Amino acid sequence: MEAITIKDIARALNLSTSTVSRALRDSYEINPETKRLVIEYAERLNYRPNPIALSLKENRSRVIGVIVPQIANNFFSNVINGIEAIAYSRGYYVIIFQSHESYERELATVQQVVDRKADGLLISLSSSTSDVSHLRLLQEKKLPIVLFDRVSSELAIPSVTADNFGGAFAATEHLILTGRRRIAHVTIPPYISITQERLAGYRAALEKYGIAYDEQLVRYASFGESEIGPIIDELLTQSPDAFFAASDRLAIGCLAALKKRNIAIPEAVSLIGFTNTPLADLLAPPMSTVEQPALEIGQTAAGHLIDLIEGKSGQLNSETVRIPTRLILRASS
Amino acid sequence: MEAITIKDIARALNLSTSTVSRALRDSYEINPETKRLVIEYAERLNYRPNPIALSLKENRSRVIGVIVPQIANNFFSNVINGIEAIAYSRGYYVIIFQSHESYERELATVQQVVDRKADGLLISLSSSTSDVSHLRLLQEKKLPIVLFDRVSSELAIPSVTADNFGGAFAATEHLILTGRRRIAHVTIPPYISITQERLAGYRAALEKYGIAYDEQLVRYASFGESEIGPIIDELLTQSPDAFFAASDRLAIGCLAALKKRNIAIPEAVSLIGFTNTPLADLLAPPMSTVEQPALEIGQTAAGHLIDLIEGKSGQLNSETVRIPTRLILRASS
DNA sequence: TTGTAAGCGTTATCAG
DNA sequence: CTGATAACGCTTACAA
Repeated sequence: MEAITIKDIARALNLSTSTVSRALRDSYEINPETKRLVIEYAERLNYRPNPIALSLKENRSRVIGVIVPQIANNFFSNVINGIEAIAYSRGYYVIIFQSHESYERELATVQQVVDRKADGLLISLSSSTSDVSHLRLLQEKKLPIVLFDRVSSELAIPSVTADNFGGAFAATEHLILTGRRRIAHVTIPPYISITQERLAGYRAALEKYGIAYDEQLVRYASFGESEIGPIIDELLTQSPDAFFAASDRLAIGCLAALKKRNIAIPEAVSLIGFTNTPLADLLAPPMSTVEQPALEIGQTAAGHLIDLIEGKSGQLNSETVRIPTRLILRASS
Repeated sequence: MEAITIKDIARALNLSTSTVSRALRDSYEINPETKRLVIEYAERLNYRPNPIALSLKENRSRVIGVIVPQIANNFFSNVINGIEAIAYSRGYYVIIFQSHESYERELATVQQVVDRKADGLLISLSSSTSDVSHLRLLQEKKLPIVLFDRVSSELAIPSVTADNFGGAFAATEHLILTGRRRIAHVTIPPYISITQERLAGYRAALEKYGIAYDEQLVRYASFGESEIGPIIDELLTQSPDAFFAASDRLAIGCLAALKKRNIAIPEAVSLIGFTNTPLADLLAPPMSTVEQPALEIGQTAAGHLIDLIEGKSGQLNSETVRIPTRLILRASS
């Protein structure tokens, strides 16, 4: 793995390193002949500048740190996909970290991002993060940050999320318009922004149609839980006539639980649609979905972050960008 | 983001940088009192060594490059999960790249890994990669490499895969034992190792039970294709009594296509089980699965790579480790 | 026990 | 047009 350096070229061509450096960067003050010589030689030996040396010199790493609660999650892996697309096209590398929904690990992980001298940070908060002072600290240190998906209103940091309110509103309205009145809502932990936004959308739709909000119809499931059967059981005592699940995982768990209990399934709507459309079609008879624009969230967030890093940020300061969701209706059978 | 350096500490304490450096690394030749002073001061100011400077000095980056065909894929994101777990616990960072199933992008991406001075490479080949000389070249340059999942027999490089042969054999045998004789096999592109291994397992099971191998019952679907309906139609002309799909995506597409055509679904077996067990249960009536140990593949591959990097590699040289798969039967309804 | 100096690969400043 | 030299942060002979 012995790489060739500017020094090697200089020695071979009997030039100084500075001349070689200039020639390679196509400086105007270099003799065209010398330039040609250097460039040819460099190409022949497949010279590649050492990015680590550059980082040290320029005090920047061209690396973006990304922290997600979990990688092995359809939504987040698609977001990462979007982030990478933009990052690589603009000359940045991406280092991915997971907080595993733990506040402590989020802290440690943020520290790693700082230690590694990332030029910027993209983060989606863990579900157990309520104190956000670690991010405020970074902000004060002028590290460019963009929040995505799980954001925080306590932070004046630019954010990118799906239009959770709108998606939840559309989903709930759809259920109401098809005649349901007792719509159960199975959702994710309460202390994260998206849960609140979805709940608000759900409530707003109920209100619009004069349906009273019933606390008994709402249940929160932690991310850890694998079995949501008990939660469905609780909800069933409230005789709901439809389910609105806040995630794929919950929608699937919900359908599975109902099926296991041989209960005729009302219509279920899942927020956060499947990227995997054939799968959603397969489960369709009782289920419509709200598609979440994971890719676009990633692209937008990465774009903003790089703008911030490069000082090209218009005045997008702590604004929250909301990417529209799409309701995909599937006929009931 | 002005970080504190050894220089700052030296200046503040009226010491030389080397003394500070030694004190921080707890060198024996430093006065305990000085040591205490330095360490205390460093902690108070939250000093963190600059990893970039270290990399430059030590000519290593403590970074592992990982190249997968796609991130947004249940299998690969779980593998990455396993890789990260091991890498972080052993002090390495992970940079993830995607080849997007393209040979050209794989080349470019491998180059990036080299340029970034990764200490090692974990790679799963793109489906369009047949020429593997780019990896042979790296190998000659002594870059530690471990292949996983999509490996190559042309390369004497340590590899980690699932027991694809065994999984396919078990799946096929299960179908045979429940009375099927014309088992269709929908699979992924032919030029990758896993396809061949699975096909071999399928054929071996047929042979064991004296069932003739029928080429007409095997179809290859590219990763790009979203609609596998036509392929299922072709297979249906062969009146199969079971399906053995080589991936989740194909299994789901297969079930969906059959359902759309209102065809009574025989039993289907999907290789590469769902990480998402409730989903598999939901789709169960006609489907059993072969679970692929994604996490373990990642952990094992990362472990081997780091052993190689640190020179602790026993004599695992170009061996292929096969992680067992697990057949999960689900009752037909 | 501590300090000086060189070096990792690169670029920028300042002289020639 | 080209060459020394210093600097980025850190470690490590080698001196003192």
